[in-house]
Amino acid sequence: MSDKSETREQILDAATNRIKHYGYGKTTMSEIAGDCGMSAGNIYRFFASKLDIAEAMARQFNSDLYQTYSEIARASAPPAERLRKVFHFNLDQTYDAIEREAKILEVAEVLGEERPLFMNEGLAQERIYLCTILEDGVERGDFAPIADCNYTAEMIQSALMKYRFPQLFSRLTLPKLRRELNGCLDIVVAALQKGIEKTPETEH
Amino acid sequence: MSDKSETREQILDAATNRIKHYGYGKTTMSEIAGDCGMSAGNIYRFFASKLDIAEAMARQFNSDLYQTYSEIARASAPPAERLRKVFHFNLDQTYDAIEREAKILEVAEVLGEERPLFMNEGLAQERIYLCTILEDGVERGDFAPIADCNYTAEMIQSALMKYRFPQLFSRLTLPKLRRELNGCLDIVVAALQKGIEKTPETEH
DNA sequence: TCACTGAAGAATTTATTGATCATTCAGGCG
DNA sequence: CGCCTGAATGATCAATAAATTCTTCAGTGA
Repeated sequence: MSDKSETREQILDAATNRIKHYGYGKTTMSEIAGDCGMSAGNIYRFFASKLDIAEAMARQFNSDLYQTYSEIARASAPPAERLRKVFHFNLDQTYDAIEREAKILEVAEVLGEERPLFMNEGLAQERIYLCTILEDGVERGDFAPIADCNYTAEMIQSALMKYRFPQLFSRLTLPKLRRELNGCLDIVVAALQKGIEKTPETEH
Repeated sequence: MSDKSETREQILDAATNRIKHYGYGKTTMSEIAGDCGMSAGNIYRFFASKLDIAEAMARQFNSDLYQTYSEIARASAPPAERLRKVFHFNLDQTYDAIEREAKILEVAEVLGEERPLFMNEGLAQERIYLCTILEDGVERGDFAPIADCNYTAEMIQSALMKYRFPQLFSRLTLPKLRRELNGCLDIVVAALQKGIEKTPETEH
């Protein structure tokens, strides 16, 4: 049992090393298997497909992010500041990772294409932390009352989508991205302080 | 002179018809020329390249949008409502155009790739109308004072970028896109009413 | 001279073929 | 019986050649 999950991790490690260096497309299952001293076929007892290895890689990357999100969400700093921190941390972390290992972008592209639901999963997870911050902000009186925190968090995520996989949506430099993200966050924070009135669907 | 611009228009029309139906890649210069009863070489007296024809197509599409923007900007409805209208109109119009003629998406892709500055041009133009609305909103007292309207307009555009070429950035249906855009606009409007405090660049 | 053609060249696309790869599974080994 | 291998298979990819296509420009006819 522990043996099985140990092997799984070994495969994941070997795959991560190769994929970071050579990219997803240029890494073959038998290379990964070779690194682990096993046959390619055997990998399939631990991962259903090559895509699932990529997904596991991303999951690992995300879980590091979530750990920090959780710390930020629980901190005592003003909620507005924590909100900013979450998104700036995401931007910096993602941008750096892709800058350092350009091949990671390929993993993001492949997953976005082939596993569109996986992205949603991550967004839902992030919203949990955002809700904590929002609720705390309302409680402290920093933010106006919020009818549906999860909905509001979703809209904030929508507005800041562009800064999630920066190199995927634009070709801006990190300073320019930071400037824009900052400006968008100014808008979000102002709105939260004032209170957001939901408008019914507008006419056609 | 009028002769020259007439021929130019004829070429543009022929190209538009073919490209809408067959796509940019599958439309050849000599087909366009054939439709106009001229040789392929002659097109180059009117357009510097095939890409410039695509750009002219997009410019025509945009100028229709701008006309409506201008009308909306000058209308007497509440500024918040006009702001919403601009972005909803853009979303509906772009989504419909691509839905009707799927090949238009290819033109957007090619131009985004090969003529990245062209997109900026359109955004700058749109900002002029946005500024009009913002300034009017401030004057009427609907919006709090704005230090730099053009900057604020740019940040609003950034936050709503996802809804500009909907099918390019996501695969959401029009109702879902509208719902999100509406939610993001709620945030933007609330922020404008309250007043947006610019935050200096945050630490690393 | 001026507007245009059509051939020519460079670049890109398409077609085709061979090789590689992801994935499955019958069978061997402990 | 359960873990693993390695051959088999269909799908995808790479490489090459052939064909198109964009673009230029010398030359033609008015």
